[in-house]
Amino acid sequence: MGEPGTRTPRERYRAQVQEEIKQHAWGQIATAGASALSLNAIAKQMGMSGPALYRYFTNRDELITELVKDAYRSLADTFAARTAAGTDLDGLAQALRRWALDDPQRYFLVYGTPVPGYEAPDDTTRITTEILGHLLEACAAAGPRGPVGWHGDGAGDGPAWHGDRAGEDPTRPPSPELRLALAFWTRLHGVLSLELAGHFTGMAFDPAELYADEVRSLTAAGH
Amino acid sequence: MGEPGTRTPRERYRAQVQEEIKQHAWGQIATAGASALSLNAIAKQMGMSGPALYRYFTNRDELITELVKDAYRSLADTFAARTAAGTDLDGLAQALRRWALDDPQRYFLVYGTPVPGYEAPDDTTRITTEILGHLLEACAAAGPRGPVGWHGDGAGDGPAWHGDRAGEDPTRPPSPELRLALAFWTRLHGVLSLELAGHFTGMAFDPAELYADEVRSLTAAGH
DNA sequence: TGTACATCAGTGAACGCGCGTTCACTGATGTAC
DNA sequence: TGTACATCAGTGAACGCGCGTTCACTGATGTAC
Repeated sequence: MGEPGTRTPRERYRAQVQEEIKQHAWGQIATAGASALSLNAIAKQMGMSGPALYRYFTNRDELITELVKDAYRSLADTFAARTAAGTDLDGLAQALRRWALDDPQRYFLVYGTPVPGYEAPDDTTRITTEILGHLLEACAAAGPRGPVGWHGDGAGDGPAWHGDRAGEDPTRPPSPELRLALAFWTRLHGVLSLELAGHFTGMAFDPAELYADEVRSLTAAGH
Repeated sequence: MGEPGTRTPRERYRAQVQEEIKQHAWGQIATAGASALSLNAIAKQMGMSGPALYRYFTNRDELITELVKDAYRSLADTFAARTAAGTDLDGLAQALRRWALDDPQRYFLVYGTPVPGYEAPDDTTRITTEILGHLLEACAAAGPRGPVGWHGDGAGDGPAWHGDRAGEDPTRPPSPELRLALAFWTRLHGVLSLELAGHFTGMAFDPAELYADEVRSLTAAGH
């Protein structure tokens, strides 16, 4: 970001320490969850005094917001690389799974239990929109067919989508692309979040197979 | 629990206060999340001193465990009542949705981001098994057909389920009932958790319709 | 190249706070005879 | 029915702790002339 030519040593050092703080923050989140994240503890791990961190983040909330943004950014980049390479929905699904398994706490930080008071800044919302954009692109490329078992699989039969949400405009039923994207999102998140939360432990089956089946359910023709 | 005839006034009072503590605990969870739950704060709300609560729960962890158990118990009872009444999968799905919307924080307490260190006691595991049992029963009644789009929809074609998990025995591919139950669980959880976490806000569609479509995807014939 | 000044990373002391939990205690409620 | 004792709910003081955050400061690094 910014032209790297004008980057002074101080700026580079600054960015480096900032990165190290985040790294320790992730470590803490992995150990005890996001709610247990403590600036003082991070400072101690880095061999610094607590107040030193305030040179890099104005407060605890800003650090967490930054972590959330980084997490979304990383997923957005993953999706962007895949769609740029012309990958289909299946490839996107595999990328998502790898991204989730790679760092479960990162996954939960963005898709897990929300903090009751927290409102995502515009910054973050823009990235989530980008992620959805990549997904929609892949969905459009997957063909006009919606996910199996959905009403109105071909034409507009069955009960209509009201979409009376947010009251802004009496919205049309969502496009086939959006419907497919939503199925992709919810079905895969359903498997991933339960798997990562450990709800499948003790049940003798391979979650990867379940995931693969759910991916197949999206693109398989309805016969 | 226990014969109510032998219940002394003291015991009744005790149970009553215990219930009131839990009620305030839920209120706190709803306001600031489970990690912010504080015994001292609860005591203050009830007009008692902090240490008084230790007459009713040995420590903070026990209180939370009790809340988790109550949450599971409540879902188990809901399912039990439905299946006893001979409801089909669709009815179970509606009950689940109502249960979730009725108290989102309760939903997240059991199906949300897990606390890294926490291990559920046997007590709790037994209830989750019961819940799965009710679901499996309804799945068996729904007929031998698995969810749409799954491989091996009829016979055992396609890639096999390895189930090499837990290494205890080279498990067979899961039964059609289990496969249907898993689809029920993951697909509906996928919609519910994203909806309750607010990930659909701003997208002009009705989550209830999405949910209904996902329910339909489970029982609709694959043609 | 050398000097004077500005910038800024990091320190250490201090703040007020609320937390979980213990302990010795008071006082009311229940039980036994 | 009345008295002696046991049970137990709740109090208040105290413990040590770690938290986020502020403030005035030192000392090193960079900049201007």
